[in-house]
Amino acid sequence: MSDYDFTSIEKKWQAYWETHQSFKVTEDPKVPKDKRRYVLDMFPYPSDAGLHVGHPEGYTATDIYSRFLKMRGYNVLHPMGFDAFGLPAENYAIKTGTHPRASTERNINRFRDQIKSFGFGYDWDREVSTCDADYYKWTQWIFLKIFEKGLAYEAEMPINFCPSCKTGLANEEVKDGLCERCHSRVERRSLRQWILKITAYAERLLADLEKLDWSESIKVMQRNWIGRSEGASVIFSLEDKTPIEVFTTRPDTLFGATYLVLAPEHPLVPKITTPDRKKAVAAYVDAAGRKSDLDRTELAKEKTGEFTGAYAINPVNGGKIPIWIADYVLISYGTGAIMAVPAHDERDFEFATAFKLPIVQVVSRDGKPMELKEAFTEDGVAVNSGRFSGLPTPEFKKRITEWLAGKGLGKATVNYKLRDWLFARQRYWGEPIPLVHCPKDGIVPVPYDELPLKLPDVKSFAPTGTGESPLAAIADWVNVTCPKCGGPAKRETNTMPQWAGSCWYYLRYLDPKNDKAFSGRDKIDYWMPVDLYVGGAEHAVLHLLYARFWHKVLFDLGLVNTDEPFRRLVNQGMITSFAYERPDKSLVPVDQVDERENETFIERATGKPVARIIAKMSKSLKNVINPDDVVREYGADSMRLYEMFMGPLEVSKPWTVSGILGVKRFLDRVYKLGDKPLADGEPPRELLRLLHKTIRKVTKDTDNLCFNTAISQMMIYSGEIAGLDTLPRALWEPFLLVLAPYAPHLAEELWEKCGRKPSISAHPWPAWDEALTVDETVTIVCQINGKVRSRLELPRDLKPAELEKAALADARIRELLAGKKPAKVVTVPNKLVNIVVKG
RNA sequence: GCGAGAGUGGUGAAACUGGCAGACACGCCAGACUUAGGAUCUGGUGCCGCAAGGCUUAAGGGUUCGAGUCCCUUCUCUCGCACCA
Repeated sequence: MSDYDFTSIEKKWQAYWETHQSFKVTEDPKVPKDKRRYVLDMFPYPSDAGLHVGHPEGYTATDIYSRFLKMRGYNVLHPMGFDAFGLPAENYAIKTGTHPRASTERNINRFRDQIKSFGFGYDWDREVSTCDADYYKWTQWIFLKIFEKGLAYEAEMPINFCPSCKTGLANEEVKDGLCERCHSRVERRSLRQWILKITAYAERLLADLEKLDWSESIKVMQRNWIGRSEGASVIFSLEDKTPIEVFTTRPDTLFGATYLVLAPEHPLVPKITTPDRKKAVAAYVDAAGRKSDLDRTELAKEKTGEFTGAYAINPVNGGKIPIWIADYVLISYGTGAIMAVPAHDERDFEFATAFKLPIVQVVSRDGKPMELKEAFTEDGVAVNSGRFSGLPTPEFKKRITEWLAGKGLGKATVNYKLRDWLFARQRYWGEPIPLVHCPKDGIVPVPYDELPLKLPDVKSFAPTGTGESPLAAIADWVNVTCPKCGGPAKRETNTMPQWAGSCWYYLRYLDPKNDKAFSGRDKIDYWMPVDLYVGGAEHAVLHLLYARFWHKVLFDLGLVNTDEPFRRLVNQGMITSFAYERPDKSLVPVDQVDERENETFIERATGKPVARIIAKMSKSLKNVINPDDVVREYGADSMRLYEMFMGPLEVSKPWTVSGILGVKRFLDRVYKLGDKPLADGEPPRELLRLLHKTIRKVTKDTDNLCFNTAISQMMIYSGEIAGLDTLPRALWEPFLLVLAPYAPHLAEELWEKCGRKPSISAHPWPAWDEALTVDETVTIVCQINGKVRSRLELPRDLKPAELEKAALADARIRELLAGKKPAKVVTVPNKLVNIVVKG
C-alpha cells in the first residue's frame, strides 16, 4: 500500500499535459458550431503579491466545466492571459527604479507558474499580455477606429482627479468620492482629456442587457449606472425672452413650479445675475467650484443656494418665478437647470422650506388638495393645474408634453446618468494614445502602418502631477513630424486607462499571433461569442460596460459577428475568512484569539470574549490564505475540490482549514481504492444503480455549475464502493471519468494504474442508463393530516387505490385512526399517502 | 432613502415543477485499533423530553390535504446606487 503522494503525482501529470500539449485547441472545421464552446476567465492583473485564493475559485470552476465539455465531445476554447498595464507596477517602479516591464514580467512568470500548479487545462499557446507591443498595437488600432468613427474627442473640463495616483479618473472609477483603487479623496481639476463617447451607445448598452444570460444583480447595476429616465425638456424664458431649458420627469407638475434652480456652473448664471446679487452669487459659484463631488454630496443634508435676482416666466401659466442657483443641481446632468416643484419633489421641498419659497400643490391622491407636510412624490390626480386638473399623472404627462411640443416650448426627452468615458491617464505604464497634435492640421492619427506606437523608455517614471504624463519629458519622442503635412508636431502624451487592454482581450485569444489583424475574422466566426464568462462582481460597471461598448463599436464596423461579447456571465462569490470582533465592533487579528469550548473565543491580551465574524481576507487581520501553501500541504486536487465544495459558486463563503481536510480525506480514500484488486465480473446490482445515479447527478450538476452537490454525490459513491474487497472495473473506471474534471491529477494517476492509457481528459464522458437508475421499491410516506406517521416500502408505480389500501392497512395508521373514517385521501405516486380526518 | 439578493443545526451547506427538512462535509460524542505529528475505521449527532411524544427552515399571518418552497406584513444581514430633477 502506497501513500497518496499528491506532490509527485501532480508534478508528473502537469509535465505530461505540457509535453503532450493535451489542451492545445485548434479550429477544427469538422466540429459544428453547436459543439464549440468558448469558456473564459477574467484574466488577472499580475500583482507582486501573487495569486490569492479568490483567483483559483473561478479558474477551477471554468476548468472543471471545460474539461467536462471536452470529454463530452465539444471543442473547447479555454485561454488565459494577463492584464499587465496598470498603476501598481508603475508605483513600484517609482519606488525602486525597476522598469515596470521588468517587474511585470517577473509577476507574470510567477502567476503563470502558480496557475499551472493547479493543473488548469489552458491552451498556453494563446496566452496574451496587454503590455506586449504585439498586443497593444491592436489596442491602438482599435482606438484609431473609434477615433475615426468620431467617438473620441478632446476636451478641457473639470474632471475627477486622484491626487495620490496623480491622474484623472473615469466616473466609474470613483466610489463615494474616493478613488476606487487607492481610496484617496478625489479632487476636481480642469485638465485636457481624451474622452470616449460611450453615451452614444447608452440606449443599446441598456436595451441589449435583455439578451444576456447574466445575473440580475449585475444587469441591475448596469441599468442603474446607465440611468435612463424619460421626461420632457421645457423651455422657460427670462423676462427678456432668453430661453432656459430644464429637464423634468414630471412635466405634469409644471403648474407647481415655483422657482428655477441652475447649477452654479451654468453658463447663464453670470449673464442673468442682477448687480445687487453679483457678489453673493460669485462667492457661491466659487465655493461650489472648489468642492469635490464628495463635499457636495456629504453636505446634502443642508441645502444651500443663492438668489440670482432674475425671474423666469412659467410657460404654462405665465407665472413669474425666481431663479436660484444651488449645488444640488448638477451641471453634468440634463441641462444643468431644473424647475423646482417643492410640493412634489423632496429636494425642492427641502430647499423651498429652507429659503421660504412658495409651495403649490398640483397633484393629490384623490383629486382633492391635501395637507402637505412633506413632498408628495407619487402619481395621483392633478389639481390647481388649469384645464389639466383632474387628469391622472400618466395621462397628464402625455398631454402636457404634446401641448408643449405644439407650442414649441418643449419636447419629450430621454436622459441618461451615464457620462462619457474619460479615457486619458497622465501616467507612464499604459498604451500611448496614437495621435499627433499638429499646429496646422490639428489632431492627426498616427498612420496604421506605424503601429505599434511603442512606449519609450523614460528616466523618471514619476507622474508630474501637472496633468502631463512622464512621456511629456522625452523631447525626442514627443517632437515628431506631422504625418499629414510633414511639419513639426507633438505627440499626445497621455496614455490609455488600464481598462483599454481588457476591452478586447477575449478576441485576441482567438488568434493571438496574427500580425495582419487584431483577430482573424474566420477565428471570430468560429468561436464567438463567449459562451461562459466567469469572474468577480467588482467589474460590474467597469470592465463589463467598457468591453460591451468596444464590442458594439467593432460590431458596427463589421469587424465582429455579434453585438454582445459575453453571452453568459457568472460571478463567483468572494472567499472570505474568519476574524474576531470586540463588543465595540473593533476587529481583532486571528492570531490574537484563542478558541475555548462551545464556540467561545477569547482575546488573549485581555481575556475578554470576542465574537467570530466573517470578514474579507486582509493582511491586518492575519487571515489571508496563501494558495501556494495550500497546494504544498494538501495538493492542487484538494484545493480545487475544496473551493468547489465550500458552497455554490456565486455566493461568498469563509475558508476553513478543517474544510479542506474533509476533501483531502475523500481524495485519500479514493487513492486507497486504487489499491484494491480489479475484477472484470458483473458488479452488484445496487452499486451499479448507484453508479448510474452518480453519473447522472455529476453530469447534470456539472452542466449547471453546481459543483458542490456533484462532489457530495461522488463522496457518497466512493463511500459505498469502499466496502468491496475487489473492485469491479465497471464500477471503478466510470467513477474515475466523472472525477477527472474535478481532481484531474489523481484521476490520471488512477486511470493509468488500472491499465488505461493517458490522458483520461481525452476519454469520452460516461453515459448513464436511465433504466438502471430506477429503484425497484420506493418508500411511501404515510401521513395523517399532513404529519408523517408511518413509512412503507412498496413496489414502484402502484396505483393510487393500491397505495391508499396499503396505507390504510398499515398497523400504525390503523391504530392512530382508531376507527375514524378518512374524510379524504391524497396520494402522490411513488411518494406519499396523506389521510385527512376530521375532528 | 431607493434597488437587488439572502435569512435553514454548533459550522459550511442540501432539498427537482409545493410532497420524508437538514443530503454531503466540518465539529462534537461513543466504540475499535492502538496513535508519531491535522491518524484511520465503525456507530451516533436539529431542538425539548427518561419516554411516548411534541416542536423546528428570521418573526407573524394567509392559500393548500400538504409550505423551506407560493402570497401578504414585519425584522435582520450582504451588495450596489445615492441630491441624476
